[in-house]
Amino acid sequence: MPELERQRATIEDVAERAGVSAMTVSRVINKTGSVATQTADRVYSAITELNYIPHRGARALAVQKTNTLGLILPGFSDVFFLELIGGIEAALIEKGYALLVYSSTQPKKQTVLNMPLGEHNTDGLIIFTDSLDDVSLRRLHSRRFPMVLLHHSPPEGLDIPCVTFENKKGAYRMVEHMIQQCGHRRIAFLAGEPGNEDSYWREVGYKEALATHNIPLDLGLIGIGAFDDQVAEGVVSQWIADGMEIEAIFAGDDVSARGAIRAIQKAGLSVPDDIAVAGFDDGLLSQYLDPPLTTVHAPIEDAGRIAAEQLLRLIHSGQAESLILLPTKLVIRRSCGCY
Amino acid sequence: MPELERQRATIEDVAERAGVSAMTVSRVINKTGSVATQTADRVYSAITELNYIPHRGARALAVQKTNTLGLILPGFSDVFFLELIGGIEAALIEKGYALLVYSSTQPKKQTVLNMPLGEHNTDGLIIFTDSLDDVSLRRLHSRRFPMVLLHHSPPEGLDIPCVTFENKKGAYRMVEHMIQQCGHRRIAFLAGEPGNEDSYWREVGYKEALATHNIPLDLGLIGIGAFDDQVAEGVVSQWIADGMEIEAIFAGDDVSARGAIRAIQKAGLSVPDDIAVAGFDDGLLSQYLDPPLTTVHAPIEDAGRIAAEQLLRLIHSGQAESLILLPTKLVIRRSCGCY
DNA sequence: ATGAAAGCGCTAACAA
DNA sequence: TTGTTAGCGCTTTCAT
Repeated sequence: MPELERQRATIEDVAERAGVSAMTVSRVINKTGSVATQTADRVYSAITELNYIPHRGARALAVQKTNTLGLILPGFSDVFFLELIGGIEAALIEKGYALLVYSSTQPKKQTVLNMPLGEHNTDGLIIFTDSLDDVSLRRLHSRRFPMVLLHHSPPEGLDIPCVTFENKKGAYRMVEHMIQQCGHRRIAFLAGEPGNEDSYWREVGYKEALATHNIPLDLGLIGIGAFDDQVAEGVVSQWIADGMEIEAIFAGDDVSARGAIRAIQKAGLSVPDDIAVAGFDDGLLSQYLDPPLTTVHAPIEDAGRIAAEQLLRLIHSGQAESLILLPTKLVIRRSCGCY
Repeated sequence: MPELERQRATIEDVAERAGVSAMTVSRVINKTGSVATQTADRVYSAITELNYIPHRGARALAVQKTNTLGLILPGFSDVFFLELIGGIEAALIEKGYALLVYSSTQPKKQTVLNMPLGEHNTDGLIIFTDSLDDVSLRRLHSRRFPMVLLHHSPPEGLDIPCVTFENKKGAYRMVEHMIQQCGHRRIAFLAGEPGNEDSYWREVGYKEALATHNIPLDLGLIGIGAFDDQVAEGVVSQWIADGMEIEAIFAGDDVSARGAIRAIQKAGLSVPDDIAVAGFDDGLLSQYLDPPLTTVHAPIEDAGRIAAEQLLRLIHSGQAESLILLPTKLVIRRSCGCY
């Protein structure tokens, strides 16, 4: 490894070159305190000549403020995140904050010890589902580090604000729609992975809707699609191969709905004529599917925006709503069979 | 604004509590140098009791190394980036690096002065297209800060490594396909915004293919779709309204191809029977379009992976290829009319 | 309008 | 095995 001669200019170098003190340079850069125009000009020249770039980390260390927020994601896999990030940025930019995104594909839960996002480059964090483990959450919280949770309630006893969807209600209404409008009764459910809170509440909504309409719960009709199209396709293919009697499938999310559709079509059956399908989220792709997907619209962009706003409030006033539930609404397209 | 009593434990606090020096704590945390097991235990206890989290910024300042790389994007708008990021992460994770992503939707070109990604939290940067202005690029380069450019050649005289697609060749072959296999001659081109390098070379490929096959170039057939579906839809709608004679449209990217398809269909015409369409990129959505889109497959995930590998090489050995061109290939689906 | 000294939280190099 | 000193690059007092 070659000896990297570090020769990057520091504030001292600039100061020397301009014949002033570091303090003056700092004042010029940050436009704080008054500096003679002449002096300022000399400083500016020195800066360009030396290609000086202020070291934001050192600044942050001194000021304890970064004007940037962080977002932690469990992988960038989904289109979902695009909208989420869009919402967050919309809220931040107007307040003069920047957003740094970190995703950890590797170990599902990231620990605070090897996370490149923290106090040094961030004034607060938005944390999606379970992308950070509870111990880390506790540590951060005990240091009063501002955080907002997205789609995940805080560990026991910690009052970390949380923003999520009205999952139960959305699922309930969708299943009710499938029963009342589309006339289905044998409706299967494709859950996410165990522990996924969104999935949990959607399943509760599903069960309650069945109960309300006097349809006995058949546990054989609940499979784990893991919010993944491959997995969902496998499960549904198996159901079909087993000759299970199914009129419709309510997928816990759009991605698994896509897998379900593919499985049905590969089996030579039709959606929705043979088996109807509905999803949850209303992601970007859903309207392009064939047939277009009936789904529960989740305002993911709003979720991002609101989480960001809450985090900002928390940073500035120390206060935020401890739980915000965002309303969902049904989007009826062709896959559910009543169109 | 409330007085935020900062009471977060520092390495000194931990040291005091454990009855050792800060240095010992540092050794325990980083597993560098030897520490008696007993002492280490006391340190660990102190750490948990105080909810101590090392300040990575301070560490970076001291060590001049972060083990994380940065990616700068011009907005998270496109599905495109999902694959790109996937490729980058794949390459980084196995080397023990993390990725931090920053996107600036606001001012199209970001300046180094207000960029939350830099020497303090990053060992090197991958910069997509023109998301960072030339002046910043020069400054960074003069400080020997490791960078790799994606889809953008460096400013005059700077030898910053660059990774991009074989745009010209891909476009050439697609247009040739449309001429030879699909039998089209009046082929329009939907360019990106002026200055977009990908678009530039794709246009060159388009023109060369026409020339090779003795089709006179009609500048009226070249419109600016801006790699945006709305814009592209507008342009194509106008063409149709004007009664322009068009057999096929080669869109500079998939997004504008989608816009073109919509415009054609809204005009009551058929793709590909009345007007054929082809795109470039082969993004995730392309296969779901109706009709499925014929397009030039660009290995975006590879681009990410290779850019990351180059950056790592640059960081460790100071060397990297100055230009890498990634091969593309045609994906023939139904929108071009020869299926 | 400008500068000096001290400190933000951490670690490298050198003792002991 | 452990501690001391100095310094990473910047900004905050407090002087002048």
